[in-house]
Amino acid sequence: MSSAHLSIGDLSRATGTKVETIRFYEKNGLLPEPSRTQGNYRAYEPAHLSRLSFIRRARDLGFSLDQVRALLTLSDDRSQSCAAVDVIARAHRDEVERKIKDLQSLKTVLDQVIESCHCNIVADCAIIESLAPAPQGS
Amino acid sequence: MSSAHLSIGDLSRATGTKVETIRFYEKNGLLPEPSRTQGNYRAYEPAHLSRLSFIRRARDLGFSLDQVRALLTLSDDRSQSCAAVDVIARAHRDEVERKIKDLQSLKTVLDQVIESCHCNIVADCAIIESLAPAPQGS
DNA sequence: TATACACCCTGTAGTCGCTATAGGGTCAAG
DNA sequence: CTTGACCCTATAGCGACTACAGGGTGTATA
Repeated sequence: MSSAHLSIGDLSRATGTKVETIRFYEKNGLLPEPSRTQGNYRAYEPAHLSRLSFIRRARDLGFSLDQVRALLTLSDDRSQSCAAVDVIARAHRDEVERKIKDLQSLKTVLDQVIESCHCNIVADCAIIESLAPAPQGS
Repeated sequence: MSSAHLSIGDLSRATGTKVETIRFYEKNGLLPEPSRTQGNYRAYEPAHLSRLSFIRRARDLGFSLDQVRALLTLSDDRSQSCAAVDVIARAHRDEVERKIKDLQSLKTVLDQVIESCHCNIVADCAIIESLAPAPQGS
């Protein structure tokens, strides 16, 4: 009987997670429902804190909630092969890599567009012009 | 002359925008309401097509709908100073730049995490371990 | 004892930018 | 006269929260 229970506010402060977000994780099956006090307050065990920290760390690394759920399930079954973990991590890294490339080519275009503007009024603005389609008015 | 009306499907095909998205833009004030046919079909002018193209191009460049709205308003008042356009474009570019940097440092961490895994079972998995930080007292 | 205040509860709706349905109406061709 | 493509409105869903509204609980102080 460990009696050092934590309130939702304690978890919030300990992990930098908003209280509403913690309840959201519970409702969405990432964090198991804790026991309750007489006044119906959530009373967490240290294990909950560990799990929430895990979730936050994975979220910080950009894993989706679905991916976090999968990682949690895998980490719960510690005898399982590590390969599935690797697959999730690599898929996520590839996704991040793709996003970086996309944003880099986007930035190149934005740089060009911004660079091209030497005008004073919107009528001559190269930025606006680059957004407007060539007037193929027939 | 300009009485060749376009259906919503025409606009959709011409710009690669889903029909629902076009209606969404109308409901959200980006695309003005067109006139209607006797059968209550939307009947667009070429000006609508230009405006939708503008929206799509700006969206492709990652501008938010709020930013697109602002750009459209500016481009409508062609005597205005170009400075406001520049501000929006630069703000967006800065945002993109920031996202690239964030993702790059994220990828560095992911690379390290993935690299560190040489194990077979989850119990020893460095990826999982790196997500579950040592429980900090406080 | 009262009461002020921080904290907690549930439930619902809002954010962004669409996308996907449900349940119909319109219109031209065969 | 029916098929089928197209169109209409209205509503709900996505992800990952965030922000209320409208209450209850717990404790320190006047």
